[in-house]
Formats: sequence, C-alpha cells, structure tokens
Amino acid sequence: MKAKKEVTIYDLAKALNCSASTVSRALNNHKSISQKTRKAAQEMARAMGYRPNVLAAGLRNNKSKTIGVLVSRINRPFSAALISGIEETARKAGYNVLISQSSDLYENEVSNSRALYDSRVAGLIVSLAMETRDLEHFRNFSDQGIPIVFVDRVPDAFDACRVVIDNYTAGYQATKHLIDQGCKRIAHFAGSQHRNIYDGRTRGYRDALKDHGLPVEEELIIPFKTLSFKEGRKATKKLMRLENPPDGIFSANDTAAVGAIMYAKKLGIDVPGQLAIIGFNDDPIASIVEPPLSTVSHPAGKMGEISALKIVDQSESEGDTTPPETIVLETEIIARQSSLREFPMPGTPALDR
Amino acid sequence: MKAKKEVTIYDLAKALNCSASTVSRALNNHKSISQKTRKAAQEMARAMGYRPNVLAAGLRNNKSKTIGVLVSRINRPFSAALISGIEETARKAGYNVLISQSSDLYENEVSNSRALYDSRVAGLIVSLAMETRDLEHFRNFSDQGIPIVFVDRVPDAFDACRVVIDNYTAGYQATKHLIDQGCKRIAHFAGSQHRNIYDGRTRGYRDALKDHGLPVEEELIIPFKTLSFKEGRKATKKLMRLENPPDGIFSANDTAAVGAIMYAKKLGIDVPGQLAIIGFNDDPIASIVEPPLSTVSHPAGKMGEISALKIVDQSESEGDTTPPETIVLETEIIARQSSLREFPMPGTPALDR
DNA sequence: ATGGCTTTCGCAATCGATTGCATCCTAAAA
DNA sequence: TTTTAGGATGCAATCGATTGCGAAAGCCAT
Repeated sequence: MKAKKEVTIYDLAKALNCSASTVSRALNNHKSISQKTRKAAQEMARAMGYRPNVLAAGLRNNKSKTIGVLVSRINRPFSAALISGIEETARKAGYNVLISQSSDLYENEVSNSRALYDSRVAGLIVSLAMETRDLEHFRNFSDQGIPIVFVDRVPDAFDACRVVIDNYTAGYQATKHLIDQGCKRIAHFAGSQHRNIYDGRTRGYRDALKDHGLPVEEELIIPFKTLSFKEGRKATKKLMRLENPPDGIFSANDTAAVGAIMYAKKLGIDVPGQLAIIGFNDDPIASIVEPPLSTVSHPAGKMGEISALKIVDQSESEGDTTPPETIVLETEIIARQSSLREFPMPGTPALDR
Repeated sequence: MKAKKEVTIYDLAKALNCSASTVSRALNNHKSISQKTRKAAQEMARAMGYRPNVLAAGLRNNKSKTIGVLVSRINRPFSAALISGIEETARKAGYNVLISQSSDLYENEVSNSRALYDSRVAGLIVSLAMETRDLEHFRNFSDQGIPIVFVDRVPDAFDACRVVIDNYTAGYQATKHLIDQGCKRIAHFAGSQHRNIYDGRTRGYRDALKDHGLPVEEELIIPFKTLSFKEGRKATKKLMRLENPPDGIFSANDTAAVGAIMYAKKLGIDVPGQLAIIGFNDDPIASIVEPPLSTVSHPAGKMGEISALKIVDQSESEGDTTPPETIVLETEIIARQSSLREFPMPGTPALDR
C-alpha cells in the first residue's frame, strides 16, 4: 500500500510552468492553444506518465466514457458474441463497457437500466427482456440526450437506433427452404409473439406457406415459453402424435430444434427423411448435433460492433440530431443435413468439411 | 433534451433544513448522526428521488463501486458463465461490472488492465491470457491496495486470492476413468504448459498412468496451441496413424475432444469401443455430440460468484489484511457414452435421458 | 448555575478536470 | 505611433460527495 500519487494536470502545469486550464486544453487539442504548447504538454504528459482521472472528467461533464450494455443473459452464445463485438469496438474507441443482464425479467431490466443511468454511461445498448412491454425506464436516457441503440430484440415504437436482422425474411426463407426440400406440412416452434424477433419469424413462416400454396394450420404452430431443449422435445412429442404429423419443423431457435432432433432420433424418426428440421442462430451445437442442424446464421458480433460504433458516433457528435436509424443486417440460411433431402443418404453420419 | 436536474444532497439538505454533510452522513448511516435525522434524510431522499452521483463519490474516494473483469475471450462458454456469475453477484451487492477481453494476447491484457485501473475499479477479477508470463501490470493494483482475484487461469506466484479447480486431480480422475474403462494406451491433448490449468491436467494424466502401471509415452502427448476443433482433428489423424494407435484420449478441453470424435467417426473408428474419449469443461456441445462426450464439469458460474464476493468483501473491509486465500472448487466427472464401454452397445445412438 | 461530557451537526477543504470569461501580448492595420 | 483584432493563456467557479476538525447543544452532577 505505497499509494503512489497519480500525476494530475496540476503536476503537469507546474512542470510546464503554465496553468492547469492550459494543460487541459492542450491535451484535448483545444483550438485556442498554440501548437507548440500542445506538443509540449502532450510530451510532458507522456514523460510523467499522466493518466486522466476519468471520474473527475465524468463528474464535470456528467458523462463517462463508458457504454452500458443490457442483455437478457450473458451466458448465451448470441449474447456473448454480441458483447464481445461491443467490447472490441468500444475499447478501440477508448470506451469501457459496463454489462448487466436482466435474466429476461422486466423488473431487472428496469433496475439495471437505472443503475447504468446512474453510472452516467455515454450510451446504452439494449436487447430487450422477453417480458418487457413498457419502455418508460428508457425515458431517462432520451430525456438526457443519452443515445440508446436497441439490438436484435427491439421495440416497435421508440425514438432510437435499431440494429436488427430481417426476421420476417429470415423466417420466410427458412420455411421456403423446407418447402424446397419437399415438405408439405411444416410445423413451427414459435417464441413469444410480443418480441419482434419471434413475431417476425412467425409471420415469415406463415407467408411462406401461403405463397407456396400450403395451408397454415394452427395446430402446427406451437407457442414456446423459453425455446429450451425440453420444450423442444415436448413439442415434438406432441406433434408426432398428431393424426397427421408434420414432415418439417422450423424452430425459432437452435436449442429447441436440437431438442426436436434428439426426440425424433429417440423415436426412430428419420431426420431429414421423415422430418426435416431447421433452426435459428447457428449456435455451436447446431453444427455438432447429429445430423447437423440447418439454421439461419445471425451476425451477432457484427451487430455488437455496429451498435458500439453508433453509440460512439452519437456520443461524440453531441449536437447533431441524427435521426434514429434502423440498420438491418443480412442473415444466411445454412443448409446442413437436418433439412437436406437430396444429396446425403439419410442416416449417413455427418462430416464437417 | 429537457435535461431535468438530478437531486443532490444539497437539495436534500435544503429540504431538511440541515447541511449537506449531515445528509451525506445520514445516508451512509454514519454513527455520529442521530437515528431521527437519519430516518428523516433517508425518507426525504426516497421522496425526492435522490440518486447518489457515483462519479462524485468515486472521485472523492478515488474508487468506484465497480468490479473490473479481464478474461481471454467473452465469447466462450466458460467465460460467459463466469461473467454471468460475477455480474449477478456484483449487482446484488450494488456493484457494476466492467468487462474486457484480452483475446489471449499479453499486450491486450496489459492495456486492458491499465484501462480498468484508470477507471478506479474497486477490484479486479482476472483469468490470464494464454500468453501471459509477466505480471508487472497487476502491480498497480496491489500497490494501491486494490484487491485482485485470479480465476481459473491463475499465476503461481502473486500475492492475491485465487479461485480455481483442482486441475491435477481432475486430470488424474479423467485419466483414471479411461483406465477404468479398460484403456491401455491413452493419448492426451495438452494445452499450453505455461498455464496452470493445462499443466495441472497434464500432470494428473501422467501420474494416473504411472499409478496404474501404464507407461507414459511422449508420442501420445500432443501439444496444442488453441485446443480447437481443427487441431483436435489433426491430432487424432496423427495419432491414429501411429503404428500403435491409442485406445483412449483425454483432451484438455471439449472443443478439441469433439474434433476427435468427429474425425474418428469419419474414419469409422468406434467410439468408445476402439477409442474412448473424455474432454474437459462440459460445454453445451459435449452433451450434443454423438456419442455424447464424457467430460469434467467446471463450476464456472460459481467461480464467478465467489470471485465477486471476494472482491466485495475485501473492498468493504478495507483495513483488514486478509491473507490471500486460494479457494478450490469441486469438479465432477460426467461419464457419457464417448467413454463408457460397459452398458451401452457400441454404436447405439445416444439418447438423453 | 457552572463544569464536564457526550451527542449531533456544520464549515470548509478536497478529489481532478473542464470551461466561460477576462486578460495579456503581439502583430497588423490605420 | 496608436489602435485593434485576435491568438494564447490564466482565473476561478463548477461538478457532487466526503470528512477532519471544531463548535454548539443537551444532559447530568455537584
């Protein structure tokens, strides 16, 4: 506990024989400071090992160089990739990243957003909790001009940037993919329809069926609560007991889809021969399960990067009222054996190339 | 941009007709303030919606209620679970969590630790980068009395808390498990021996062989750089081409082990019949791959919780010089089909219970 | 009523960076 | 030479919470 003193701008001022204000301005490249002085100050700062006190600056500016992140759960491949992208980009821009998870509970989302607000974050990146309907807790931020970027699970009506994928089209294409493989009765594992992502995927599914002359049968659309393995298995069990069971499943995530594969295999149902399956997200398990799961890939890392950039941009431009933009990223259908009926002999073990 | 003013202790003081110092002390339950005054101040604070300015307090105390986390990569099941555990616990204790990832590069670890230091974190939780040898960059923290907790990938010599598993015993047991299944020539996928976790696992492997009268053959110990799928496949290829190929593999992580399973299946090698495999970590892919991968489970979330608690405790007790403690958590061998030779008929598809 | 204590509280400085306004100086314009 | 426009810099206040020190007030006993 030697508690070495940190170097402050006052120390630099003394060393440079000028005032602290000059040092401050010099280090910030303020225009009213001469080139010579700037250079001198910056060199002295380096020489003396000066490090700005972010708390002091934050107090004064009522804003810290920190990006707040609010996700449902960190411990999920999508979130982890998202956060990783955010962190990487933020750090390059000189920002720190403060994280919090709502565990998909509205209540936690409210209190966490408040905690981040209290930390004077420069901006907030949010992926909504499953439960969230009301958005009042984000008003603080907009009232104070703190930029918010919603990612992936976004609200329909809120004046802020959005970084999303086109869930409708992705759902449409995933369903169409199954249709192309010859499926006639395609079931759907649907997530909470309150959340844009699941709603979009489901709408895409319905329209794809309609556009290809297939009936939309409500008994084939299974509402899920958490899209877990277990739910996936249970739903598959229910579906396969129908008088007229489906020959394809489009699941709104990979986890439930893998549950379906597992259960189908247990029943001796041939995947994809009798039942073609496609998931969503391209989680690591998708390429490992047997047969490998077809899925829709989701550019999670890139979404994080873009969100962070948006925050940094808005935070540094301050005045300019950028109209809230919605950025839509591309998804990609990854066709693996769980849905491909043409080439691979059903039952052949999967090889990854 | 209405920029509503935040309530400060000065506002409270005015409303209570007392001084700001009294308010400050009242809110912090300082003993020199009467119960009545405390209650009044706390009620008024609630009534007026007062929220302490953490930056101001941080500036004054030269310390913020924030825990810094430094991992190699966020986007990995173990790290994500660890961070999740940290976040949950930290938040309950009123702390925020600042994250950063080194991407396993020493250089990044140094600059990130510096950034966290500059943020005046109350404590630091670190899992070392693969590369790291030198620990000078953590001296700042210990010099300032800022608690550090090393997790999982820890250094051998540094005066700080450690939260780890017993890698030696885990490696020993994993190897013994294979021996118990009748394996006579067990190969090992070894991680960088500079890192305690891999070194421990490898030592456990060696000793288990010795203790059970099996020779330790260096050609069966494959040094890995990243323990990736691809490396796992490549190593398996090499091993199976040996004159006398192994009948078991203990991999230092699940990813490489899954690579081995994939490759073995491609070659038509029976797992576990001809080649029993066990991994490490119990990643989600382990229970999905076919056959399901035996592994050593790692209490990542719990490690995060404990680390966060350690930081909070040390940070709040301030004076007490707690001797740096090493906490060792239990691991568990999860025996799945990739290594179980008794009950399941080789080749039977996996069923999850 | 006075002395001696304890309890309760306020003053003012402090943490370090930022910034509006004032000031000083130099060089160009009159 | 005098005036003046700016360029370069300093002064001092500010952000909000904390805390050492001292002072006022309350209480009991003598």
